[in-house]
Amino acid sequence: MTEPNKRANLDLSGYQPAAGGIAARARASAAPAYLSGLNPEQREAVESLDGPVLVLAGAGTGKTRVLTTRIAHILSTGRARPAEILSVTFTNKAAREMKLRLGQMLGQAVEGMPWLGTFHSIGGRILRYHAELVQLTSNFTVLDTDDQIRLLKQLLAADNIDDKRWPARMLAGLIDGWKNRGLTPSQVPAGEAASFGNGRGGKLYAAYQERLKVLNAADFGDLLLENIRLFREHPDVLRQYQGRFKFILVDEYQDTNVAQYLWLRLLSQAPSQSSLPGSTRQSITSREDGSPGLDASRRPGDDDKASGGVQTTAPKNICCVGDDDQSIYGWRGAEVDNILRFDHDFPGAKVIRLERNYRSTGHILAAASHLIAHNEGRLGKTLRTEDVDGEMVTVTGAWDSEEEARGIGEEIEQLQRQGHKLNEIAILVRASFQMREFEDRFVTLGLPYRVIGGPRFYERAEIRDALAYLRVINSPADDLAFERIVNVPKRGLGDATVQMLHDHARKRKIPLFEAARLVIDTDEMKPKARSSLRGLIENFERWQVQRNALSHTELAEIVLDESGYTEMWQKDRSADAAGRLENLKELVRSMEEFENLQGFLEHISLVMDRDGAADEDAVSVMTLHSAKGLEFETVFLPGWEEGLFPHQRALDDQGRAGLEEERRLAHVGITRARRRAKLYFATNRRIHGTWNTTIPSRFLDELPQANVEITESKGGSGWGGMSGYGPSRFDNVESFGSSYSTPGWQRAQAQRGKNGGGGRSGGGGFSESSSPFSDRGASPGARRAPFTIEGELVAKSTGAESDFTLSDRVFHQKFGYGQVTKIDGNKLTIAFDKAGEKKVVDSFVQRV
DNA sequence: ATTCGAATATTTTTT
DNA sequence: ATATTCGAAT
Repeated sequence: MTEPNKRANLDLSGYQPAAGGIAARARASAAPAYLSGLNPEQREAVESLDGPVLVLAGAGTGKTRVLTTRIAHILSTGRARPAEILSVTFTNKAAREMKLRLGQMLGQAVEGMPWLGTFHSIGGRILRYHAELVQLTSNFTVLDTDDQIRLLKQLLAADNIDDKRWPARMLAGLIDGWKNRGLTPSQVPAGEAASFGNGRGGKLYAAYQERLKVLNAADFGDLLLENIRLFREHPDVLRQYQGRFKFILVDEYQDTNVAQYLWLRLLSQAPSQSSLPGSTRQSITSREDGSPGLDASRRPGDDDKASGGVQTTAPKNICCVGDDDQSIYGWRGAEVDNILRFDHDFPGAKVIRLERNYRSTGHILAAASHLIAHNEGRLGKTLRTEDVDGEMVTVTGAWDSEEEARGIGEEIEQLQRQGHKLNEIAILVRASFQMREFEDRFVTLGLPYRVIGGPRFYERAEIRDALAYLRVINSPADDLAFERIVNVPKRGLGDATVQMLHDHARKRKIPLFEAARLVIDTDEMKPKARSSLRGLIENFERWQVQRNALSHTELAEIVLDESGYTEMWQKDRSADAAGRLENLKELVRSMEEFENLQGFLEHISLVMDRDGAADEDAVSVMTLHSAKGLEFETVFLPGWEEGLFPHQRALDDQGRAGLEEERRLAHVGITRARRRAKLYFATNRRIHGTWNTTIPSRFLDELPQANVEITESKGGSGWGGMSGYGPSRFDNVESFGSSYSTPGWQRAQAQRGKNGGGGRSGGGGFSESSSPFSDRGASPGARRAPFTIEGELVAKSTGAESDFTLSDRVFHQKFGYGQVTKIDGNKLTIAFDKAGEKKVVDSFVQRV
């Protein structure tokens, strides 16, 4: 749907702020065209430009339209220029959509809003401008989850912590959580910090942050947390941004976490003049100093009365749009409280409710509303529609998950025969393992389908490997990247070598790459391994030079070729090797979108999402979470069983709050449907390989009978009753199609490979990823010469003079005792008593 | 150092 | 049931 030449639409270069005349005309006479067609609430949300505004926009009430129109309104009334509007979304998809619709609305009016993007991309962008102030350089690497965990593993190993008992994953989760709550290592409540690794959790977090600085890297959480730290420690920088952003718009406000809230809050204050230089800092930090308890950190707004009141500056024109009933990311730190307490956090806020739904028919809307009404702790909205009642929501029971898939497959075929588009049909599941059954079924039926949100393109091993090569070229200090590819393809550089490099690097406090460069001039390694390592280092040094002469895409091709990486897959006989090669090509192709290697690497981890070409007519299969914001004519919602939906784990971990979030998820699911919502439950489901008998979800009981129809329930009486669903009701398994020949995992795999990896137009391909910014040339990151780091490091490592002196008696782990005969910087030549004369690096020997 | 095999954990959701 | 991870064997 959203295809190529959007770039043209978005290239809004020649924009000039509208002259006052237009604004005046807009106010005086007929409203501008973009305002017509809005209902009164929407229009109020668009036109209330001054002061804080919270727009409670229920599902399908035109949220995006309001946001984009509001921006258009700000621009065309001349209240601000594009670069003065900060507009944050939660996902790249949402950001892209807003850009697209803005472009359509304004014609070619505006050169891309530079500050329209996700929290993370904007945070990262600001961070790159001021990287030095947070102990980074502007070409810092953004670590993904995988890098993060590998790094933590190393730290655990260094601390002799059993990573069986204390998995790195768990620590990563904890650290993530802390960062989501805006807590730096020193601010983590003592009790929580001690809960990991025999009380060493806090120390590990601190060590991790330190390592990140050394690696010149930031993880996702840092993009915000370090931003907050930057603003707090450098009020002048904060003021600069406060002054710049005349208007702030936030999408999906219910999904913001504490860190995002703090960030927004800092930015949303009017730039404080000289009167209160440290005020922002104090007002925010006072809380953490005061009470590090759980409650304090969970409720950032609590102290606002005290310190926020002291604040003399009025909050700026911030407009948050969200729906508390669609908050489904609590598990990852989102605070529904943020939206529930908005008027407390932003005094004098105007709250506007959008309750008119333009999407769904009466029955669907009624069912969804009735369901969500079971939640406490919501602001409460009453969605209404002027549409017809339409078809009732259906609930269908199946004997097991296979039958469920069969039944849905059949219904889809029937819809197809009736002329419905497959593109207008979606299957929304609670957990991704449910998708397999449908894929299996659709493969046998030959029904085109598209899986949305599976493993991401950049998470594929071959992509990560290729990126690692480029990362090392870009930033030789990137140890994680270096370690990833030292021995990929196999070069005979195994654990022993890596371990040795690590020891050396740690002792000298230099990156692995640098350590390797030194070691290859010594006799530290066996000749074979050494020449192999030397070859690799020389390759990298050559590529680093070539980088200046070649385009980044050419460079990538050369690197993949000369490193032997491509060859490795060409020789690989396994089934998916071809797909991987195809992916690599795709990667190179995608690089063309970026100005240079630097820019590519900067955005790749943030932007590389995939929403494959949607031109093929196919059923969409995805999780409920990834369905948020989408809509379909027909929505199938399988798996409404206790334990799966609501998910057991949500219940166990979060209790009542978890249940409410699950219910919101159910609400999101139903409200995706325009005309048909079809719920299913299976009496038997296979979980972890074993069959379990399940009971229907309590959510089914919470649906209003008047809008729901039970189907396929031959003789089924028990609707609405607690225990209405005995297995006996489903004895007649033949109700669905009979010829189910198990298609087998292989087939599904093959199909998946074809769809995903094979570069087909199916689901898996890498999208024409557009950068969230079209910062041609103007990019702050591109400004810095890429070699700064290298220069520093080289200087550091070669400049250090060894503190050994000639004829020192020394001991070496491998070669035994010997005497120093020559000193060259930090490289020593030593006559060993047994091993003869060897060159070694000084950090490997000790004086005796 | 690499490969193969067994044991083990993993499965909610994602920027 | 599957994928990943760890350990032992070659």
